[in-house]
Amino acid sequence: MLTSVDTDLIRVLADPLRLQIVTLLAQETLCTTHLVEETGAKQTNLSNHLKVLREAGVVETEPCGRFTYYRLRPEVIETVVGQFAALAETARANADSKRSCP
Amino acid sequence: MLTSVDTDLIRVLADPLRLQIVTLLAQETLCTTHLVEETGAKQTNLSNHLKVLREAGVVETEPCGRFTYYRLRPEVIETVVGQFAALAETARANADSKRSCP
DNA sequence: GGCTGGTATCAGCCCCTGGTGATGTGACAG
DNA sequence: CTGTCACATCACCAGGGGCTGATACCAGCC
Repeated sequence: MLTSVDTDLIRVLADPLRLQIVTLLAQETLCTTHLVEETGAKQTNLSNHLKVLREAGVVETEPCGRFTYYRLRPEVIETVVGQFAALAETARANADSKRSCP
Repeated sequence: MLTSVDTDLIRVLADPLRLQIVTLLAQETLCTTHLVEETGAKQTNLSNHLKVLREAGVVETEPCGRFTYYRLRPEVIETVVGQFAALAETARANADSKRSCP
């Protein structure tokens, strides 16, 4: 398969709350308390999603005393952009390819 | 929220089989029979996923006698690319923004 | 018309995953 | 040292979505 997209990474991003977290972190590095305020979600719930994002390499943690800052890693998002862009380009290039009926 | 990503669209693409379908359709317009051969999935299962992709506007159908051709719509993929690219750009621009501890 | 092959729809099962409460841990303040 | 706050982990439950078998539908062929 020429062009492939990392399904696991997309799955991580394909959750409303996680996408909201990512969008917030794209604007500012925040700690869990801020995210609780911004999203209105329970701390436990956020911690679970942050764990998923952390294990997927989407965010980095930076301890600051009792607080834990979360920072988005733009490279990961750019990876997704690159994969989908390649996919779209392939689709454009092969727009007229059609396999004949069997 | 300045930059937002269409969660529903990402969710549709965040399935291994659907992503495989999209990747195959990016290279060639195919009908269901071809997809059954390529993916090894059951026809019913594929039909379900194709319905999801159709309702999300990711693919178009083109009847051809008894066959139904599926064609990928590159615009939709490019929409995803644009949204994630904007997100990545925002993250780059605000890489040093950090909200102070409460 | 009857039959066959290509697709779509329906109903059901089952597993996965997101949400939540209780609890553990570690760091600061007093 | 003790209490409090920030955060993580665990255990559990409920809902949704993916997979499947049965079935309906439609187009061409005999």
